[in-house]
Amino acid sequence: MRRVQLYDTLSRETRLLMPITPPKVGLFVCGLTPYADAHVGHAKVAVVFDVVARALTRWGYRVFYVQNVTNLDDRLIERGGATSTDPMKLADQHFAAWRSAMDELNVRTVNYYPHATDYLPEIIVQVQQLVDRGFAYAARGSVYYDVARFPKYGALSGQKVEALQPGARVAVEAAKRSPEDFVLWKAAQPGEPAWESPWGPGRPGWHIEDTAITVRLFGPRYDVHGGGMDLKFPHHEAEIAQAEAATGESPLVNYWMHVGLVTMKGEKMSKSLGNVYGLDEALRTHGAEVLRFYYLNAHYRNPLDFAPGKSLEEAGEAYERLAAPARKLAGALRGSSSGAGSRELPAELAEDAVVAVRELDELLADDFNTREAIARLFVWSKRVGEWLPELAHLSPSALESLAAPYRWAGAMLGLFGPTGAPDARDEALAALAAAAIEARAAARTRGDFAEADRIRGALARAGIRLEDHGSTTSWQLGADDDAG
RNA sequence: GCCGAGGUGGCAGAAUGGUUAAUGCGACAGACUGCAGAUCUGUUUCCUGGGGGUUCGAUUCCCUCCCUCGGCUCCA
Repeated sequence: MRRVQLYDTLSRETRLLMPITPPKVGLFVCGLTPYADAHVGHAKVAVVFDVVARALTRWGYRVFYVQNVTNLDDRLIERGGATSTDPMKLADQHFAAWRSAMDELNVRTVNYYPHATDYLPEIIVQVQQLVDRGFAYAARGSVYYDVARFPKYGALSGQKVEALQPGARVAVEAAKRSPEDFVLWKAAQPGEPAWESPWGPGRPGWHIEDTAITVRLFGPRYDVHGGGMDLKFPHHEAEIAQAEAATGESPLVNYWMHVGLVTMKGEKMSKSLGNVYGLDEALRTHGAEVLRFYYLNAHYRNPLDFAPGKSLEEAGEAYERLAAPARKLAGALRGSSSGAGSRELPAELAEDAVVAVRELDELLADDFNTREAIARLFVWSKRVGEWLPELAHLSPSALESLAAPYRWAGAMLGLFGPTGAPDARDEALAALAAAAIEARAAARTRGDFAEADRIRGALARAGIRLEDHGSTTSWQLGADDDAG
């Protein structure tokens, strides 16, 4: 297992990752409340932790990655009421859309998406534990957490309870003893989905599902908890208070990872502000890889300002500088089995490929510095660029060396498309392309440029784009697709 | 008010107590090319919010001020 440094919000320092039971790593990330279409802010968190899970797995850890789904809350009830839809059905619909967006984004590391309403027994047990231990009180059919009983409340976010401004944004509920108390169990209003409980019919409060789920799946303590910066307070604070009080064990989480928010013109992207850019639209107009690249081209902890019509366009230009050589190498490797060149790289360059991959690993293991890793990939691409004209003459092992950093990025960052082995169709295509390139070269040699351009045009219409490099010609698929 | 995160070139966005502050985008010039594209080379001089302090040396550490954003019980 590689040594990994992680920044932990609670201790405010970067520390070596020491799993509770190596090589296992329990990773819990706060997921969506799927009451509306997801936007590009939500997907950043998903991509960041996808990279975390990919990297840890590749470094020898056994990651159990859980992302919860809050499929019942006030907003869902409100939305459902407005559209005469069952709130949980509404959640299911949006969650299905989220899953398909995740597939498209190449986010496949989440092992389990528990839904809040599937954990009602665990939730009720945990609320009861908190009542029994004196950390919670029932009032008017609801149950509230008594924050005064938990002195550590505020440690994660640095808040002092007495300095909070009650009701700064959300009205204080009358049944609370103190404004900072938060609801564990909400008494049902007429017509709302409700479950029987020792306190009467009701439903879970916002924070309780996470700790009910993690105690069940991971036990009283686990390794890494992630989420957006905006969840630090009160949500994660409440999780600590709930779990540590209910189980009597501490700390709930060893490493808190908080992702910088996506903003627009400096302001947080959120549905309530109305300044959202839809995930669907981003995927449709720029594709999943460009979006992934955009997120990873900055440090995950920093805010990322999104400018519609600009950010993804620029990211697309930059990404192409990496993707193009990666694609050409992949194409050359596909073709190489049917007729390989024999030229080798200078020993120094081949060695540098090994060094580059090692350094990429080191950068990523330093609190997931994807931006710095991408900078190294650009540097590598510059060196690869010098060899592009020679691609057709290079040996398979030389091609593998040049491709190694891109393969690394494929595995770790989820970029550059599939990296599977070539199949029979790839080889047939490569042979056809080679024949066409040969015919065109002959036409060019005898000065018949009309014929040369006819061949190039015909291939382009079939989605095969040719590029001349001095005396050689390379080809690639779908590079100038007109979808965008 | 309190807590937290930020402020780096035309733009995006890293890093570090120490030679020219990464990388990319954009712009400009050149090389290569039948054309196109791609690629390469060079340029883009004065870029670390203001002011103090510590230090031989600060963008980095400390103090202070300013600005922006997030949170203060809906939030990725």
